Amino acid sequence: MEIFEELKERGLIAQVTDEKEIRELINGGGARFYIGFDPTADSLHVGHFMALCLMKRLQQAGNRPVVLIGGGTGYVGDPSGRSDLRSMLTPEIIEHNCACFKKQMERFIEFGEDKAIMVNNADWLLKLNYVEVLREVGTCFSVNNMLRAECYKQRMEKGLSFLEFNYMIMQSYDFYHLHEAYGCNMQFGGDDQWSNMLGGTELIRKKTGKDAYAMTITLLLNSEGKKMGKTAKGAVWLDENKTSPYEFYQYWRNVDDADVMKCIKMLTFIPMEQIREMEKWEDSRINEKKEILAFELTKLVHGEEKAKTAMAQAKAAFGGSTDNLPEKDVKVESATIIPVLVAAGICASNGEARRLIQQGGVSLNDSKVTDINTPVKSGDIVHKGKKVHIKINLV
RNA sequence: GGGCGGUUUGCAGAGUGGCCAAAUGCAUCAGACUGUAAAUCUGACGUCUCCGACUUCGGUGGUUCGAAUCCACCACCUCCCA
Repeated sequence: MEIFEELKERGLIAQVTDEKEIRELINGGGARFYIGFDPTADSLHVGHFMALCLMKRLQQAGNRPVVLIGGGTGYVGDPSGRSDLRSMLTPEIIEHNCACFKKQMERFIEFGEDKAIMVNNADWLLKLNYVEVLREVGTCFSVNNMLRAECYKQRMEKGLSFLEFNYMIMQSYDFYHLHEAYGCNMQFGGDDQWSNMLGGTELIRKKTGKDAYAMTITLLLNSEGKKMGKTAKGAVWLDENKTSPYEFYQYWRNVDDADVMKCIKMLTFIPMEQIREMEKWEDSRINEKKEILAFELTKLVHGEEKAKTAMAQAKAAFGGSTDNLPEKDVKVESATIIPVLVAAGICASNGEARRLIQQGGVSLNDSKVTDINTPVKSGDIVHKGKKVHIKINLV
């Protein structure tokens, strides 16, 4: 099966500038493509993960990827799809985030001669001269068109600063620069990047008369139309210090029934034949699908060892066993249930812990806690609701 | 540059001198029912030494017995006129 057709069947393709050309290009391995990543945080998240997987798939099909780290665009901030101004990042934070990205990416993509390369747009954007850019690039953009762009729509109501308005131009300039410097002929990105990417293809056409292409990846939305990869606490991170392999596993183990197949198709590398087979499975096997999804993804992100551990911990926690449970070192003054719950990060405050107990939401070693002064020993298992099960180690 | 309006507990959004820890919706958490799903119902949802006390309503001061509410100044934001 050709790569373009596979991407299509997996539902990964959202928009393309020229389907016929793009198909030929990537199926034939002739694409030199880039994807940009802005260093807005110190870890990658699920959205980045999809982009990296796409890179991997295309690389396997013989295309050559360029990873662009937005060390320069990070100074500006992309307003696409946002209703408010991003907080401005300091140069130190941007640099730190770039370094973190780089480290994480090296685990997914092979870099080296004839393989993928990594560039940082700070290298060319930061030294640009304002007037020169205006004359060279500014003439190629129509403000009328830019204002109509989908990505600014939300911001037209609440206000858009000139700083952010320029983001599109910077991203377009990146594409142009990579086209000239590395022969980059294609850009991929999240679907919210569409207008920015078109800006780049337009700029290249106007400056060089050549065609370049753009394709966006479908945003991973759940059945309610919300972005996936977000929890109440924030994003699901790829960094295990920010989202543990167990939490990562649990996130995918708990997706809605309606979203399982979509996630399997879009996020895993399970061959399509096998996926088509899974689609025929009866409803009763829905939990089996979720286990596969969770395991496969955890394996991709954290490695097979940790994925196995996470799965074992999950099986233990929900199978009633006391072996293999996630453990937590806890340091408390008095070893009773309330301070332990707080110190273990299960509850945010003493009051919350107290209420939870009063409502019957906490168990200790399989018996419901009714007394708020119940003592806790090292090795005790604390249960909050039916999903949180942790073995406590007092230190 | 001038004028209006705004800034409330995770978000949205009420409240315009005491009855306000602050309506309501969403999100979240727990209980019941389940399949570690969804839907539904119930409860909780600032902090604490929790029948009570304490700290909050952009910031700083002030008026008052008493302020989220009134006044002054500062910061940020929308809109309107230039």
